[in-house]
Amino acid sequence: MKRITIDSNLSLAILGLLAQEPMSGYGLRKVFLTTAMKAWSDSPGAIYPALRRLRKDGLIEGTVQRENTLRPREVFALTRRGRAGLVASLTRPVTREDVVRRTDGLFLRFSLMSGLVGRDGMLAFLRGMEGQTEDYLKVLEAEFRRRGPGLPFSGRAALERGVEDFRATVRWVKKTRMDLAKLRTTEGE
Amino acid sequence: MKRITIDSNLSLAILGLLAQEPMSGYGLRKVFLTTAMKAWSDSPGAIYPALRRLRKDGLIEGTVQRENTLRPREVFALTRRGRAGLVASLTRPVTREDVVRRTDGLFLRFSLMSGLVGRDGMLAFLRGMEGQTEDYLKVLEAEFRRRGPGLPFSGRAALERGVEDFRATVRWVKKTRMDLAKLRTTEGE
DNA sequence: TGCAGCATGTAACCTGTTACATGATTAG
DNA sequence: CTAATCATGTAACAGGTTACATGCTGCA
Repeated sequence: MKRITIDSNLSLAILGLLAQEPMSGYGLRKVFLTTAMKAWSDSPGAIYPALRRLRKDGLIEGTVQRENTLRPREVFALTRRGRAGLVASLTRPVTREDVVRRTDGLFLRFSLMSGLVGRDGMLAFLRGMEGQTEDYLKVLEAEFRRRGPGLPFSGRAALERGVEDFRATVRWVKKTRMDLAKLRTTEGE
Repeated sequence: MKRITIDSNLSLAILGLLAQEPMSGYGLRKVFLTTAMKAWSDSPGAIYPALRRLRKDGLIEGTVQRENTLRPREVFALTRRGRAGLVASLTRPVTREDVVRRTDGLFLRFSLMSGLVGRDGMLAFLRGMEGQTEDYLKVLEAEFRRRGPGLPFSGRAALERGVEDFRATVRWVKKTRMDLAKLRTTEGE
């Protein structure tokens, strides 16, 4: 059986939500629409195809509610394989690319960890995230020192915000690691 | 002539860079690869098709350097239409959707403004951004107060970071507006 | 002469967007 | 009964990723 990794943030978010509670496609849409996960697509043209893909890969299975009607209602839940794939995707080592181009993917991954990944796994993830972010921050800061003074106003201001954003991420990671270390081992798992 | 608006961040970034200085496709790749614009794609499979689209729409034109060879080198520059379209795309009103789903697009837009958009245009943009961000921040904060306490550790921590991020954006906008107001009118235009 | 880096591109594929379509259920 | 909302979907399209292919140029 080949290794499973979930490619897109949307699929990851769907799997993560279904891990917490089985839901229909419409239920997922409502979550994306009404909660803080608004950053992800609530469009049926994204969700239903994604669900079909996940089912095809054996990561989820649906039980049809209202059989024999023309408009069945289908509730999806993770399979064992789906849970394993989700956990594997969440705990994958944090790369430079993750930090530079998929920052929100990183926060999404962490947000889904409780209940699926133990405290050690979360700490390892945060350590990786901290290291990669600090490395990249150094690069950005060096660039800001070198090229910043020559940049026009708006470019410099935007770059400054970018640098500050990575600094804030580092602060968040450090704080979250501390909070997590203080937690009783079982809590949040 | 129909109104031009640039759809994707990559196209916007390309137009913005070409507005500063004509460049070849490879030149653009190098910028994406070696500067703070690493968040955008440096892959030829994205850049060259985008350049062809922009040329097809009459927004840029290329002058071939090494004619008669099998491997010509082409330097692209904005057309008048391209500059107009770029300015229109940069100064488009800031929407809620921009804030929630296209935050980096907003910073990209602002970063490209100097030299193309006057101080009043920049201030209008920042005012719009501030209003929309504050509105959404209120929504997020309310959600955090309501649902935060019940969330598992990692979900709560990630949501907290999200809220803090929008707060930081508001602070940045306020500061940048002040800095901009202090600037001599001509500077940074 | 050969290799590294400059420079341009294509093809297959995947995912998401927009817009449309349609049936089922429930509150007034 | 009817309108709103629940609920599921499709089709056309746009855009990006990955992997591959190829020629040119300067230098050791």
